[in-house]
Formats: sequence, structure tokens, C-alpha cells
Amino acid sequence: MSAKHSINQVYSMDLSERSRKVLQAVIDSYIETGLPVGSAVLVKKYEFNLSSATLRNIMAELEELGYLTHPHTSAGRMPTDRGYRYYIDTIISFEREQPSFSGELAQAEALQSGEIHQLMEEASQFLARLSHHAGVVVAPAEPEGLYRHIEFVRLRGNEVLIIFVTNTGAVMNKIVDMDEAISQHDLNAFSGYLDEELEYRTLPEVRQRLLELLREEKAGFLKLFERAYRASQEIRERESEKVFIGGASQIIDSPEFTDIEKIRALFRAFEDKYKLIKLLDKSVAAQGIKVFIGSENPYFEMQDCSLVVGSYKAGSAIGTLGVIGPVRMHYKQVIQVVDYTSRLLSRILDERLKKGIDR
Amino acid sequence: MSAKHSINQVYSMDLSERSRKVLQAVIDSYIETGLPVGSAVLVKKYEFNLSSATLRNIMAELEELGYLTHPHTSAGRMPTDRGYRYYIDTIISFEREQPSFSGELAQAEALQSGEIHQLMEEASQFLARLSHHAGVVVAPAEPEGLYRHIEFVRLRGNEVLIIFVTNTGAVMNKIVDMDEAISQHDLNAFSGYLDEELEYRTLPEVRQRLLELLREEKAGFLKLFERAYRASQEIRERESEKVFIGGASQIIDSPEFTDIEKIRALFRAFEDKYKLIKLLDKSVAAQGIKVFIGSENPYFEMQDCSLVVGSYKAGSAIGTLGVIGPVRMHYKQVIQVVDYTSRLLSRILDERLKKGIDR
DNA sequence: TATTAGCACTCATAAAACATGAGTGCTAAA
DNA sequence: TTTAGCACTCATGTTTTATGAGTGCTAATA
Repeated sequence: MSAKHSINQVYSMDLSERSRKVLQAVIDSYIETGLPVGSAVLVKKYEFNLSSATLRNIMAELEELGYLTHPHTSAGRMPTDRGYRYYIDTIISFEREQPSFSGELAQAEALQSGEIHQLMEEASQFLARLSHHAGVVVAPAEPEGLYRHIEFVRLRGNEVLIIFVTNTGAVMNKIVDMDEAISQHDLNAFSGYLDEELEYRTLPEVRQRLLELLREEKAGFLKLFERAYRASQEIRERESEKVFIGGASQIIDSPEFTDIEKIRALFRAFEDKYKLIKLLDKSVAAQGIKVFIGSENPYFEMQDCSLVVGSYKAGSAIGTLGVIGPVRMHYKQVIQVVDYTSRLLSRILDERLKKGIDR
Repeated sequence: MSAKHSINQVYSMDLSERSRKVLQAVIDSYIETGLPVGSAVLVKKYEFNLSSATLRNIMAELEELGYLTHPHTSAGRMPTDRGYRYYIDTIISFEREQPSFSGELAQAEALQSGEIHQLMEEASQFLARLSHHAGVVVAPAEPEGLYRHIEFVRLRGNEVLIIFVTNTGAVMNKIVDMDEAISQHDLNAFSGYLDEELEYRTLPEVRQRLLELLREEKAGFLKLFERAYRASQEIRERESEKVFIGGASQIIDSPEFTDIEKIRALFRAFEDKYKLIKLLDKSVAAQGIKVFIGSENPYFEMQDCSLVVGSYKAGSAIGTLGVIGPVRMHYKQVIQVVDYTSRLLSRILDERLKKGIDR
């Protein structure tokens, strides 16, 4: 599914079928147990018709190629980041249908009626529950939907509350300070004017049009235009900052995080939402799922973690979501969960969107 | 400041001035270093003109009374929860003015213009930063402010978006499904009607009045009334569920939490926002700061923590806020921080409120 | 009577010594 | 090319052995 990291490494040829099977067995076993895998274990658990000595030779080979390591001489083998990479890129395969999730699906569908941010919050918990790791959902930079209505409410002489509404029912608001008092009557007139002017536009178009109108305007609502435009900018920034993290405590459950220092660093990173956003947003270039394994991770606070990222679309806007967990995670399952959730979320948002289209 | 736990214990009399000083010294030293305090340390660090032997006798006495313990025979003394309780109730004193915070104050003031939830989010981080523990802010069960405006936006035939606005600029919204189509024109008429009917009422009054109007209503807007009322209920529940936790990772820094199990339990508890709300809300009976020390804590997941809780008022509504940290915390400082923040937050909200009053 | 010096005793903690066994790499035979 | 065999390594766990901080108690002292 991911390509970036495999593109300039042609490793599919330099491994015999047998070696690949051994690598898979080692990784499978290690993912399952968390214990370094010795040659004897391979003989017992898997059906190679080979002796432990032969398997030792093969593993030594795989180690030379950088796919496995040794914690120390007398220990079994465990995968390196590179080993995991190979495993994901060329060994395991994915099926789309996930009948095992269907029980949980009903619950997710129930979200449909909720508020959009609540939906994302619950989606992050959904990810966490299914993956047994931390789930993250980042709201799209641009809220979904088309312009539907703008309302100005005068709070006090100079303070005016601006409310934007999209046809999907998203509500965004901002208090602005006008330099001079404006009557509610004038505000209503302006609102009506904008409703006609901006109807059915996407939000980027709205901002664009506001800017044009602002420039055309000779007098009258000049100040109001200017404030509305600025508000639309600020709202956009504010909305795009929303991150939802579910099941962060699951991280602690992983036996790999015995080291308090690592846990601390990780939770610090979780608190720095801005970084998280950048991390996820940067990660997702196109469609599909992308996996970052340990050291591949752009943020070094997270180099003990792996990251499985996907995207979902809300109309024209694109949001990101993913799972953060230890490097030793059940990639196949997690990738399927992320894939499933991203499509689920897209579908739910799509339905909301469709509802709004013919108002 | 707190009384609950000291009311039925008359311990102020049964301790000599000297014993009290020793208890204070032990607790001070323990809070500072985290190490059990031996008699020799007391001689060195504090100016009792007593030998270590005498201090040993006094400490043995304090132990008998239940204020101190021994981890083992050959270790120094450390406070029990009861010891901390005595310490807080009758030994330390608090000053209101906190010049050391003033540097941070400016930053907090800057919050004033932000959205209310962002304000609370930042307040939780403010608490965390100043206390070096986790900071929690719970939104008031009832949003501040008075009725200002209601807006109905038709999204699609049967779906209507209801937006409530208070005179403080709080915006709450909810999508409802009408059984039959209603024109935007009718919705506007209804909105105008409600604006006249509900102006300047508090939100509980609004709900009350809506219910009355609903009963009086023979026909016409009956269904709309009913939906508006139900929306107001649901919004209330939703709004009251907001909890903001800042600096949760600070918890991990405390050397007391070496035990991964404890950390995990705690973070689980943090994720269960509903419980947190109950915890804080139940804790604050009246004005003032309340302290829960270790086992005094109503939730056993948190019996290794202490809790310093305060309240703030937003108009007629009351919200809670506090700090959660290890039992060995710098109570004096933390109490001052919570006290300070609660008054700061009240003041900021009050100013917002005043602005709204003469619209 | 209150305080203190002195001393035997306790026990957590750290270091050292030792045993165990899982798992390896290598060699030589099959 | 595979495998049996064996010496070797080294993390992990256990036992042993100091070390010393800190106590409680007793008897001397002010």
C-alpha cells in the first residue's frame, strides 16, 4: 500500500522464497510473542522441513542483509525496522472485507447523527478500540460543506458575533470588535446581502469572493467586509487545529514501553497537537495507507513507535487519521483497521454532505 | 480552606507546639526531597535545639498518633495521609497575593478574546504549568450568559439546524429532524417570535419558558416548539460534558509513579471524562478550595493521587477546576495556584459577561 | 523530669559470586 | 546442501555478603 520507502530498494529479487518464508515466520512469531525467536522455535512452530542448524544459517544470512538482529549472541532473532518494512511491502497481503468488524460497525453508524467533532472524537476511539493502540483523527483543514448562511449578532455596541453555517450543518463562529457601533438592522441587511452573494460556494471560494467584494466596495459595509473576511481566515485556522486522540492509555499497555522515559516523551508529543497535525498531514500524500516504522518516523520523539496513517475525505476537504503504537504491532490488522475506518468515515461524511446538497 | 475532613477530628489540641513544628519539618522535608526523613536530617536542616534522640522520641509519638509512618524499621519517617491532612488544616497558612505568578498573568489575560472553550483549555494548561501537575477544568453545567438570539437554518426538507446564541457570544447548535418540511420563511418568523419571547432570560428560564409555550400552543409551531425544547435539553447535556485536561504528561514526571500499573490506571481515569466530571463536581460544595489527599479520594483509581479542587463562576453558572498530582505535592503552592486560577477565570468570564449585559 | 549519649539491632540496598540454560557459530560428517 | 554435535557466550536469576542509615532502648546527665 505504501510505496515511498520501497521504491529505491530492489529487495524483492535478492531473497529466495525460502528465506522470505523464514523472515515472515520470525516476524510473525515476534509480533505475536514479543520474544526473540530462536531456531528451535521455528522448527517447532512452523513447518519448514529443515533442521535448526539450517534455519540458523538462513537467519544469519537475513541478519547480514539487515532484516534481522540479535540483542546479544545467545539470543534469538528479532526484526529490524528494515525487516518490518520488507515484511509489509512484499510479504503480507491485505483483504478489504473485514467481517470481524461488522459487530462494531453498527456502533459507528450510530454516530451519524452526532456533531461532526463528536464524530471524529468517537472515530479516534473506534480506531483505538479496534487496533489496541492510540487512535488519532485530524479534522480537515477546511470544514466540509458549502456556504449556507451567515448571521451577525450584536452583543454590545462594538462587539459583533459572526456565525457561519454550511449546508451540512457545520457552525463556526467568532466574536469581532468593530471600531464603531452598527445597528442590528444593518447587520441583518448585510447578512441577507451576503447570503445572496455567497450561496452554494465552497469555503475557499467564499473567502475568495469576500476578498473581491471587499476590494470592490467603496464605502458602506467596508469595515464589516473586512472583519468578516478576517474572521473567515481565523476560523479556518482554528478549525484546522482540531485533533482527537483516543485510547492514548493503550500505549502504556504495550510491554515495549517499560521505559518511563519513552512513555513520557510520547505523551509530551501527544500534548503537542500542532506537531501531531504536521506529522499526520505531511505523511499523507495521496490516497491509501502509509506506514512509518520506528526510525522512519519523522519525529524523533516517536522513533520507538510505528505510525499507520490514512486519509478520509469530507467533500472536497481531506482529513487524516491513523494509529500510533509500538514498532512491534500487528501491522496487517492495524492497516486493515485504518483502511476500514478511513472509508467508513468518508462514507458517513459523504452521506451528511449529500443531505445538504439539495437543501 | 477545606473543612470537611477536619471537622470531626479535634487534633489541634493534642499536639504541643514543639511536636507540631517537628511534624511540619518532616513534611516539608519529605515534600522537598521525597526521601524518608531521619532524626539526623532534622537536626541538620532545622533549628531545633534538640538532639537526634529527642527528635526520635517526638517522631515516635507522632507515629503513634497516626501522622507519620515508617516504610521499615531502619528508615526515616514520612507523612501519612492523616499527617498531610493535619498539615494542611492547621499548620500551613496561605497568602492571597502571588507576585510570582504575575509574569504568567499577562499571558492568561490574553486569553480574554478567545472562544470560551479555548479559554478553558488554556486555563487547564495554565494550571498545569504553574503547579507542575495535571490541570483540569470542567465547563459549567449551564453555559454563561442570557438568551440573545435563536436562528433556524433549513438544511434540507426535513433537517433543521438550530443555533442558540447568548449575549456573551456563546454559540450552541443542534441539527434536528422535523417530520415534515418547513419553509425558511416560517422558520424566520418563529425565530423572531422566540427572540421577543425569550429575550434576557437565563438559560434555565429559557427552557422553562419554552415548556410553558409548548403547553399553551394549540397548533401552528407545536412541532417546532417541541424540537426546540428538546434541542435545548440536549445541548445542555452536551455542553456540560466538556472537560479539559492539561499537562497530563507531568504526572509521569513525578518520581512516585514508577509503577507502570499506577500510571496506566490514572490515564484510564483521565480518559473517562464522565468520571472526572463527577469527581470534581461532587467535590466542590461551596466556595473555596478543597483538598483530597490520597485515600480520601472518592475514586480508588486515584488513591495514589491528591486532588486540589476549586470552583469558578460564569455568571450564575458554576464550573470546577483543579489540579491532580501525587500525594507528595507542594500543597501550599498548588492550593495558591488553584485559588489564583479560579479567581482569574471568574474574573475573565465576568468581564465577558458584563460586556454582554448592555447589548 | 526532661534530655542526651551510647549502643545493639534491623533491614533495605548494592555489590559480588555463582549457576542456569537458551541460543548461537562453527566444524565435520552424511 | 543439509545436519548432527559441541564448545562458547551471555542475559537472567539466585544466593551470599557487605554496608550503613536509622531506629529503639537504656542508662547517665542536667
